[in-house]
Amino acid sequence: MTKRSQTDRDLASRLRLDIVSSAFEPESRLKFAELTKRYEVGIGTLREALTLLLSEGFVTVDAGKGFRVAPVSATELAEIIELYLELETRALEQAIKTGDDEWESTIVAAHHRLSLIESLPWEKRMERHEEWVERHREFHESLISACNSQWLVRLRSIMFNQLDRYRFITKLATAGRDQIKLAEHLEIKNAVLARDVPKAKYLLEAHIRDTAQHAIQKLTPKP
Amino acid sequence: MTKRSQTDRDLASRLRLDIVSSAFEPESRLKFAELTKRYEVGIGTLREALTLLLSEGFVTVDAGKGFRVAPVSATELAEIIELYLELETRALEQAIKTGDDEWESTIVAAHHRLSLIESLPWEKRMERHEEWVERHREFHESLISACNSQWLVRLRSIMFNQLDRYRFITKLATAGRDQIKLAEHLEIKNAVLARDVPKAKYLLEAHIRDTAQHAIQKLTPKP
DNA sequence: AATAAAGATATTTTCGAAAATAAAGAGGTG
DNA sequence: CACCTCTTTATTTTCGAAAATATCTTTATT
Repeated sequence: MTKRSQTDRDLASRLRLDIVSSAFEPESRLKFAELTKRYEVGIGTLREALTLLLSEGFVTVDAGKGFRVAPVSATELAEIIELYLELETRALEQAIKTGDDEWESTIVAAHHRLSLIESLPWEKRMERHEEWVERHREFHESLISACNSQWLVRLRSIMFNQLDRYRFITKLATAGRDQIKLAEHLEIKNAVLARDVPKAKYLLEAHIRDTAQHAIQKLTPKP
Repeated sequence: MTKRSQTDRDLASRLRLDIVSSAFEPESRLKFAELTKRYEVGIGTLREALTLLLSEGFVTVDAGKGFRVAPVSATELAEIIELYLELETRALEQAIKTGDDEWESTIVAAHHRLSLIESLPWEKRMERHEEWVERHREFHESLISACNSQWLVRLRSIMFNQLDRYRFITKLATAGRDQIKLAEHLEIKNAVLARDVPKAKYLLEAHIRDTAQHAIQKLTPKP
């Protein structure tokens, strides 16, 4: 609920980022000997960060056999999508009902920052992909920032982070689709600011399902 | 996802139990000096367990100032209830649709074990309250055990555990209500076995809201 | 050659000492 | 007496050595 120790938070974040961006292969072992060198921290600190990632579903652990990177699969993605959609649309509905002027401005600002990157030509856009990830997260967070249920925000956040892994998989497949994404984000922003709950929900759902569809295709073994 | 280290799991469970049962006051500090004595484990081990409880929302942490027991409040309970209901009914619906014979027998068995305790006279029932908590959990888990979404089960589980804290608050207020609970659990079991999704959902929702209502009254400051 | 036992190696897990940080107390100054 | 500064105490956080556990290798046995 409150803030986590600084170094630890950073370590967990760095680890999470490395897992999301496939620096470690799914299901590969995470040995302390290697990790302590890579991140220049002690075993205990690492263990703590891994415990956090365990609860977020990024790693698994077998007693006595250590930690592994959690696997990815099309079926798991399907689970994540369904839950994420439910949580995100719920949070969005609440936010639309209770959001004030400041909430609106946060959305406008976050959307602007996101669209600046999404308008770039593909190469430039790819160069700044990490930044895009961050701004994309901020945009979606801004939409629901007026949601008054801390727990809803929290659970949604877990699923959003999980989706990051699958978004990374489709990273390269989005070449021609940037303009579509740009348009979708704009439409969602407008529907939310117009306080049109059904429309906002509908657009958001389509937006998310579309992205997911590409990841599922990549993950499903071809004949 | 996979199994956590044995000693750690136990430590986290013991700590969780002590928080749920108010052995530690909400918002009170959890000092390592005391905890190492109480649980007879090293600091690192404790830290790991607390990190797990942090992610489950049972403790909070301020960088440099250590861990505290998470607070309880009527508004938080309201959040938890709404989310738990959504997740539990979703999981239940899936389970009813995909559950097989074995799933049914697990439910029958779990319900039987639960009803044996709930049929006891109040004093006997209270003596075995910890056992009741366990059997109650097992019953509810059996209902959704055929749900095929691991993530749904997982998130539901987090919220169920959170509710444990609030169930404890109403523990003493349930004096005359044991027979009602017994009847409710029976009705839910029957609806589920009859594969009547709407009825099962309805009964489950009423059952949960009822329990929650008592906790909310206890938590709302009186004039 | 397959299996088992024993030994050697690799890895995780636990622990408490040392470093870093925050909180409390003591002493001085306007 | 309030307010700042320094010192002391209390507490958290980090770290790596030691214990426990798992894995691999070798050797012996049928």
